[in-house]
Amino acid sequence: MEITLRQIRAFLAIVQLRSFTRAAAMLHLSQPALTVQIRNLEAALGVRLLDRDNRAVEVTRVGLELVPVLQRTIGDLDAALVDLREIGAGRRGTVRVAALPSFAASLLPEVIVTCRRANPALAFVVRDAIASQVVAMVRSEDVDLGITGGVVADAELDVLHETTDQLCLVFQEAHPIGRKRRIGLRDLVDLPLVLTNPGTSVRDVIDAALMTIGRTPTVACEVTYMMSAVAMVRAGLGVTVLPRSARETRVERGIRARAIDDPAFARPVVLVKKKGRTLPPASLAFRDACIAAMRRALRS
Amino acid sequence: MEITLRQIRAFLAIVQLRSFTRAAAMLHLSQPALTVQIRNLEAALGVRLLDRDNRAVEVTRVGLELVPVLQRTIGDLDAALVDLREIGAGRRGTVRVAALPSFAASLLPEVIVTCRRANPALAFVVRDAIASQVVAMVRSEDVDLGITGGVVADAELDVLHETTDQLCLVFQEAHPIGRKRRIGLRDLVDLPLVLTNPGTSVRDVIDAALMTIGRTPTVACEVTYMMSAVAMVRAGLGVTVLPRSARETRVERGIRARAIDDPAFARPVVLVKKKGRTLPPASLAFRDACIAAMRRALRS
DNA sequence: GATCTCCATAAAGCCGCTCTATCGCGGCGA
DNA sequence: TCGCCGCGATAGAGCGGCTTTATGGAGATC
Repeated sequence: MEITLRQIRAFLAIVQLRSFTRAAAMLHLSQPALTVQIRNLEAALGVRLLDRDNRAVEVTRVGLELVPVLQRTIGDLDAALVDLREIGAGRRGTVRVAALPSFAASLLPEVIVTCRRANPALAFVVRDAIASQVVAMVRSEDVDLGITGGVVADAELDVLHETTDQLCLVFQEAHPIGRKRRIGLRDLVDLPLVLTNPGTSVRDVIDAALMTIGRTPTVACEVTYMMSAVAMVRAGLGVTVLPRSARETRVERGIRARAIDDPAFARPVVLVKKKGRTLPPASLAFRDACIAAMRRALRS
Repeated sequence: MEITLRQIRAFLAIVQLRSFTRAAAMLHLSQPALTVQIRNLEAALGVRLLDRDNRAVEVTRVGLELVPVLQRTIGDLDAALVDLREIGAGRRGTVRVAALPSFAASLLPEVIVTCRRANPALAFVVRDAIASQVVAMVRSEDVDLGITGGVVADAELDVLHETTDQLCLVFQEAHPIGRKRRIGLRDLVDLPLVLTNPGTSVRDVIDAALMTIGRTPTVACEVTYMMSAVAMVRAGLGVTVLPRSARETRVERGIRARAIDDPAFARPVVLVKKKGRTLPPASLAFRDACIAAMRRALRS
């Protein structure tokens, strides 16, 4: 016969209450059930644990040695399982997400605040990186979720949500282009551009868009961070193109941002996870909040 | 649904082997049984623990957190239960015994040596004390077994074995009484006696025996320890009466011991335990060895 | 494209647990 | 001293769940 948790719990209850009858009541069992449980436990262990007669229950010396061990063990186990249920309910746990810097600085903060308001015990790990690294981190399971741009055609990834991020031309307030009614692809030709490095998702979109009309961008300056690009623009070095979601298009003084009215200037944005992996419960709520925020921020 | 040890063991086996099929083989179960076990465990916890598809099993991030906790807990539990089985088999544990000093110095050493030869991991606690204290320690369960003299008529004690210890007259080699063919009760009258204190079992026997012929002992000296009594005898202070089992009657030079040929000079010896209490397994073997030794040493 | 592997599912059978009913025994009150 | 009460043990019936066999389906391999 194998030992079961039920038997152990029964034993501990009887030791605590010094009575089969009372322990049975506490465990919502009949008294004969407990008798059988203890009999089976003793048989399985080959040791008498309780000396019982018609009026009293006493713990054997051997049983007494076992009690603290069992109490500690069962206590640890129960504590771990309670913790786990918390995690399972999404009330605790860590959300790991990789995102392009533009999203890490715009979309994510509000989503995280929303989630933490609902479940203050949640922890978040945000890895901001360029598109290829975001995909790599999702694939290697360093993170559970990834928010990245471009078209993801990876058999190892699931696309949970897909939307587009309109690109904006960012220029000095005084720049003549601000007077045009609409800004199109051809307006960018020959305009000195401050661009992010090749390989970033925005740069890829721009290069591809200009390629469709047989042109290449006129690069005034290449920078790594959008923040730097904006500073260049403000200094009068040229204009730049940034995603509408980017925080930099909103908070900077002396510059303006206008959507580029061309379907090619919409950057795909996807929320991805690794195919075949279950999201931790905490990440489920985060995912939903992300999708909601993406709808709100990028479609409006 | 309640969590069971079987489910936990199944989970750990699958995690270890990364395969339901192989884990099933290891646990001597069919593979569907494991599938159901894991399904029930996950349902009970409300968390997905294993990501499994048609070719691979991966532990969920949540499951991975649980693994070390479960391993430690189950390991502790199993270790405790293995220990307990050792104790149950009488291979480990502590034997607690109270005994009159005469037995603690004569009978017990050989019994303990015998037991330890069979099970070297056994530990022994010997409390040597006078009869009333031996009984008290058994009643209060300070010890599991007691070896004492006199008649025990205590409803709270079980007599496991009963025998008698012949009393001997101990005298100087040159003492005239050594020339008698047999030594009887009346030979003790008027003989200066070195006696142990009133209340000890041997003294009680002597007093009671002389009382039957209306006499009281002629006390040359009262001592506490038998060893002292023997020393007094050797110094020529008188003769003394010691149980035949006592070590002192054998090892001392210059003195002799002769049985007293009178039924009153047989001290009852009993092996007792507390009624209603189960002896620890280790004590069972000890009890049997004691009984065997008592037969050998006292009846022969 | 056939086969093999591996996990999931379905249905049946069996084992064990629990429950109700009852007994036995010791304590306690009248 | 007798009878009641309390408590644990036992017996037998019923039910639930676990396990097993058989089978399905999807992906990998050759």
